[in-house]
Amino acid sequence: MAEGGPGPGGGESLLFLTDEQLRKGIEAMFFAYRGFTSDPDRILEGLDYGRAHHRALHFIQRSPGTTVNNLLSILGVTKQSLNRVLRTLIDDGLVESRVGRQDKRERHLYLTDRGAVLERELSDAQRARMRAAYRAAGPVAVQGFRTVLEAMMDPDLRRQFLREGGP
Amino acid sequence: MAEGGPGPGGGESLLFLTDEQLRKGIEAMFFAYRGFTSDPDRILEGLDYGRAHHRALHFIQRSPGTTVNNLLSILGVTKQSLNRVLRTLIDDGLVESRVGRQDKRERHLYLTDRGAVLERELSDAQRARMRAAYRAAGPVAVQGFRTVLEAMMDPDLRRQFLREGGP
DNA sequence: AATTTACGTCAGCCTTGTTGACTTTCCAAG
DNA sequence: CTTGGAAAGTCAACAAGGCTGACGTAAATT
Repeated sequence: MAEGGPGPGGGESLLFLTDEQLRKGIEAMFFAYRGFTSDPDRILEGLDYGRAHHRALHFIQRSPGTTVNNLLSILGVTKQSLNRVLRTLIDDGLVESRVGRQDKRERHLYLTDRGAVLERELSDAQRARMRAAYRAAGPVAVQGFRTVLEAMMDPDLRRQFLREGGP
Repeated sequence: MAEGGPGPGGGESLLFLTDEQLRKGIEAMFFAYRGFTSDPDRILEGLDYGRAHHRALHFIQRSPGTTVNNLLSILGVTKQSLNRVLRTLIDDGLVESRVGRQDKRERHLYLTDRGAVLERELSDAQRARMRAAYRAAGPVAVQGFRTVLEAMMDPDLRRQFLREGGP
């Protein structure tokens, strides 16, 4: 199966699955994730915020007006955990929480101007690294990168991930 | 999108670098890392150990006899943080710490039989997901995956990563 | 002999995750 | 209209796993 299209001859393609190859993949994932988070972390370090705040800002920016419950399932944390982060962002005037118009139980979340500024700064740093890596690796590698990452997600998340921004 | 082909004409290859493409890559990284850690986390959850213990076991398994300082620089944490983890593993008889023969200040770390058993269980779970993703994506994608991950690491780590288990 | 290195440890702090319990608000079904 | 339950918020307590700072010891290096 998955006899990967342009792949090499025949059985050789299975050599990718030695424990040693897999171990290197695992370690690459570990080290790369560190690089991936390091730039935003450095920026946050001065302020009173952490990685959790960055994540909240990111996903509110991505879909303005999202509800708390939405955010909860995307981030995969408890509402108490998210709430603590969200409260500081709201108190500090980076996020605005509007009561729902149809369903007034819901709170819709938006970035304020100041929130958008911080989010930009953080994501600019993260994108810069991503862009450099993409450029260095080339389009074909990027396609493979995305394909493997998607195959590594939990199925429910993958479905959601592929649905939005789809074809 | 997904300009796919091995070598698209000229300027098209830059279309990969839109903010939207980069954002999707960033989110893919976030979601995939969650999947990547979820299986070992689930196993650890019952025991008294966490992700930090898994990391220590992994790197001791990878290079038996490694010193504490070595481990420190690979994991990128403080010695106090590592020590807390290492102490429990040693006390519980999963890791053995031997005084260095040449340099008696150093401690060389080894997995005990029991330690090796747990490490196996954890890495089997993680490898299983990795293997499934690799199989689903195919050899070409795997190559690209590795290339982009390596380009995303901090330069020092990348050098070290590429040196060992090299060509 | 003095200094540096490697390691261990105590103490205290922070972030970010967890459970559990309780309240308020509000929609919707009976 | 009443009530059941979902969505949200809040309080409290706790744990993992980071961090800094300070101190001690043994061994190697200068």
